[in-house]
Amino acid sequence: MPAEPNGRPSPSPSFTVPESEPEKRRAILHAAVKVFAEKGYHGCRIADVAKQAGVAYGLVYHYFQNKEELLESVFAEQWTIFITSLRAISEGPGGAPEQLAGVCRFAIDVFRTAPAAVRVLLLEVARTPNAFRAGSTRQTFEDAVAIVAGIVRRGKERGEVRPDADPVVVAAGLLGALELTLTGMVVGLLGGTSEEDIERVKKGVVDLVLGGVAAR
Amino acid sequence: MPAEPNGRPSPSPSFTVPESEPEKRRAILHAAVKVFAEKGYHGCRIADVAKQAGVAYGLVYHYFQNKEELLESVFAEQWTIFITSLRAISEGPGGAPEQLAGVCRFAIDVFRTAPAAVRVLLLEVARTPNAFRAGSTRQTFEDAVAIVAGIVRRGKERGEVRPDADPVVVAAGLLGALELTLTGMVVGLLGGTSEEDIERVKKGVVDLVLGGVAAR
Amino acid sequence: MPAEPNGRPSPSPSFTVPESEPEKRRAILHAAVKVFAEKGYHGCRIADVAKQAGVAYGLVYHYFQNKEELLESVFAEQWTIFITSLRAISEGPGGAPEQLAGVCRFAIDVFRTAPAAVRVLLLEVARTPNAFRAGSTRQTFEDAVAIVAGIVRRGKERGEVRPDADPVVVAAGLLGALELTLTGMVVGLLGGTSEEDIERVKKGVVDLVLGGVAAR
Amino acid sequence: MPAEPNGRPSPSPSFTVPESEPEKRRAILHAAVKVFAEKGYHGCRIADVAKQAGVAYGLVYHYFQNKEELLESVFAEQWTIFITSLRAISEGPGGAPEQLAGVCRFAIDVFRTAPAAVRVLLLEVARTPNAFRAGSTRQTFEDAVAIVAGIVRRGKERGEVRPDADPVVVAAGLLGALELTLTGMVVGLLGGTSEEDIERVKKGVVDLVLGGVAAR
DNA sequence: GATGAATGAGGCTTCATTCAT
DNA sequence: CATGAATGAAGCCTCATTCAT
Repeated sequence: MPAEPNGRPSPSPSFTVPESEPEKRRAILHAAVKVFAEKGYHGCRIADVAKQAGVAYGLVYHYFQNKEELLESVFAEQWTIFITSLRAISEGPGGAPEQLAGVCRFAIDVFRTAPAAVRVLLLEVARTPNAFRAGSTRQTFEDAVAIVAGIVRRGKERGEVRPDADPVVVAAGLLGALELTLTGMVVGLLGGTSEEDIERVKKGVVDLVLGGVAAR
Repeated sequence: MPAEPNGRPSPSPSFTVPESEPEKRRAILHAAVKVFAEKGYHGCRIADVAKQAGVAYGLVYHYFQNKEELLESVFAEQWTIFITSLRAISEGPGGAPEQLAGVCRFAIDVFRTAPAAVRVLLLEVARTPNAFRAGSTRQTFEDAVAIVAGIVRRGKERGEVRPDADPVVVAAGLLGALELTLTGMVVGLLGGTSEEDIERVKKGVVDLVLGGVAAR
Repeated sequence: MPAEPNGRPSPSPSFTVPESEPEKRRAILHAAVKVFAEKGYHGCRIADVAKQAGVAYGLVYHYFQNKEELLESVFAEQWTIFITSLRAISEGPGGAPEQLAGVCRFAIDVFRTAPAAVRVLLLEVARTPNAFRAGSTRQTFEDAVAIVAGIVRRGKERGEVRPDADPVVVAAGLLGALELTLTGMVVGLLGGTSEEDIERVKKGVVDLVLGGVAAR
Repeated sequence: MPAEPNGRPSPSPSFTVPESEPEKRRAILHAAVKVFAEKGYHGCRIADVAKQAGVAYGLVYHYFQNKEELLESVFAEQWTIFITSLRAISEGPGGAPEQLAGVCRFAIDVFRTAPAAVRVLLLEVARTPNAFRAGSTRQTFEDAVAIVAGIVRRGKERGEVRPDADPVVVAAGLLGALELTLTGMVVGLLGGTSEEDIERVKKGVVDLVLGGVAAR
């Protein structure tokens, strides 16, 4: 978990965030997620973030070196949460089928809870051309693939997964299927975002990944 | 192949030159594919495209209204080729399993042939935030999903596909799996781009989509 | 003389500047001299220069990489003129005393003709902290010293100059004396800028350098 | 005149600590000298000064109205020392030749001792464009010229100096020669800063000012 | 058709200064 | 006295777009 060691002194009021970090820094980060999700990296202006966060323009630069670092932070944080949960699933109970289904369910549930955050991850991460695939972004993307691949590998060892499946390819495929499916929902291609629709999509993806499309 | 790709009102007065498209216009389009692929839409400047095409600055604006239209044209062209082929597959011989496998093979083969073009589609299409998903881009994306969904639907009718599969979800999932897999290759996550690697990935995706991961 | 090889095509109308250079580029350079002289490097904004030159903001960046390059160009040009004249004097007729006197007269005359340009050289060149003393600025400054030092050296060889005089020190001293004297005039410390005042100062500097202050 | 350098209204209530000046105020002043010397007035940020002084950001503003006042204070202090010494020389023993030589020696010795401080004076004082030549800076500069001019004037009365020498012009010339010579040393144009080099330069300047370059 | 000079709004970033603690 | 978070005006630079030739 983050717990950045910048020794920022807890300003006291809230204790919602343990390793307390300046309230306004958090506000900026939150605002960035939202604005970013709405307008994308290039469409989002620092001014928008500041306004959304209710802070002065310059304060953004007090906490972040520049626009890129701000957005890297957003990514890092979002992915960190996602990765942490993936890891929890992979280390939790159940066989590969259950865990993979869990991954799908989790991803889609997150989307239901915080669509903006998901949108950020989906629309920008790992697709941004070379320049941005720099630091943490790339790393965390690989982490996600690695974790899922791990689930598959162990499934093979236990005979739960087809022996000829390539773990990494399956992992990438699974995440890709999830992603485009979610994108489809974001975009409105797969129906709305009603409970029912979401449930239907969730089932569809899980079935696809586990059982494939072929009739038995 | 695209009999008459995008309905440009042939600006030339006579019919003497049938498929007449100014040589330089084509050069610009080609250049745009390359530059977009390398730097992304926002990262590339009109000047870059012009230079790459070996053409004067202003000429780009002679042939295209503005940057966005240029982008749209690039997409339209690329997608047109892709969509046309998808359609050919879907209208061709074979049942759903064969056709879906064909889609996967085709997509990956295209990538082997013209990685730059694929990269453009992958990195920009359908991920560009709302504002840009304007015209044809969105449309062609939906077309692709629709065609694949059609394959699935007909497969269900013939009993080749599990009756509870949701065609659209499956289609989105398939394309997503393809996409992230390709991205993984672009990025170097799934090994290099040797014949062997590509073959392995191709098989992996086809198996995943058709049979799922679960051991029978 | 400059004659930059950017192959700029002579725009035709005037033929005042042989190795013709875009009229507006020149306008910008002129404007920069003026604004620069008035406000100094840091006080001068690109917007001021553009306005003064009667061109659009962006055009400045069409001709110059950035602010620093613009001002380097101003320096280079001014110094080039100055250096060229110094060299002419040093290669011209007369002994060291006459030539040194010539240098003083020339410098002060230039000031009378183009005080703004002189002000630029005086107030900024060679005094600007490390960062700026970069490229040409530093070089041309050294050139000036070298040329004057050359005059002194040859004077020694011909016995016109005290045999124990250190050419470089004398050169630096001479230019320094000139400079602060001119600064004094710029600033108003040495009286106004009437013909008479200038004549008086000119004589004073020449006498100081040639004969020193000591009564014979 | 500067009996009490810069009229700071001693903020401390009692007289118990005579020349009481807060330790940190002094630290800031010292730091400012160094930072100004390194980066120049415009190139240095208040933050730099604070950091160099090992003091909190805002404290600078506790002791000085603003950046300009800080600069003025630095100058005032440095010049005060310089002016005081000049005055001591001018009021001390010896004729004009000895005193002028003394001025040169003193200036160069100071440089040897505290090059940073000298650099500040050289690179900023009296060259800052009109806007800044405001308060004390300008004044002290004029003071220096006046004192040296005084030495020359009295020399003329005693017949030690050529009767046609203009005191103010000579003074400006002398200081200018000194200045550019020192700059040359700072910049590395006149050799290094070894004892020997300094000695050579010192002699060169004294000879130039007293005897001129012409062979007798 | 073709060229590239010219335009100018928009956005990022810096940094002096203020203020609450 | 000290601290450093907060503010926001100011300026540099980019780059899509226009236009005269």
